[in-house]
Amino acid sequence: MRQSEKIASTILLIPHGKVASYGQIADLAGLPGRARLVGRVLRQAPKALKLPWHRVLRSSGQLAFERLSEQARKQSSLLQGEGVQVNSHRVNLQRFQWQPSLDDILLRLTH
DNA sequence: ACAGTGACAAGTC
DNA sequence: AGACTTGCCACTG
Repeated sequence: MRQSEKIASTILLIPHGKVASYGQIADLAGLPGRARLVGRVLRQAPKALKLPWHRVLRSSGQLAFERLSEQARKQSSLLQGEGVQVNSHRVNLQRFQWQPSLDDILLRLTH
């Protein structure tokens, strides 16, 4: 399995109403330290994969896109649409960060 | 071959 | 809080 596939399948596990950081996704995909690769995969991923790209944020909780950008507005809108509050370009990770369950981890090991 | 560029992150000051 | 540095490495010209 290629790196990009590991990353994509991990992103697909982020639950509705929760968010994850780039570094967190890289770690869960078994690629620690490769946060930038996550960003690249999201940029290049075919739309058909339907990745929940809006649920991936920076480790600070900030959106990765520039403030006021079209994409940032879209991302905020999608997040708020599923109950994730976005205050001035940022999400409170204490409340909304995905905490993978043991089942989520085991699922990855057996696939 | 090589240098610049990222949807990043952690450390330092 | 913010700016800057270093590590990361696939991709591009």
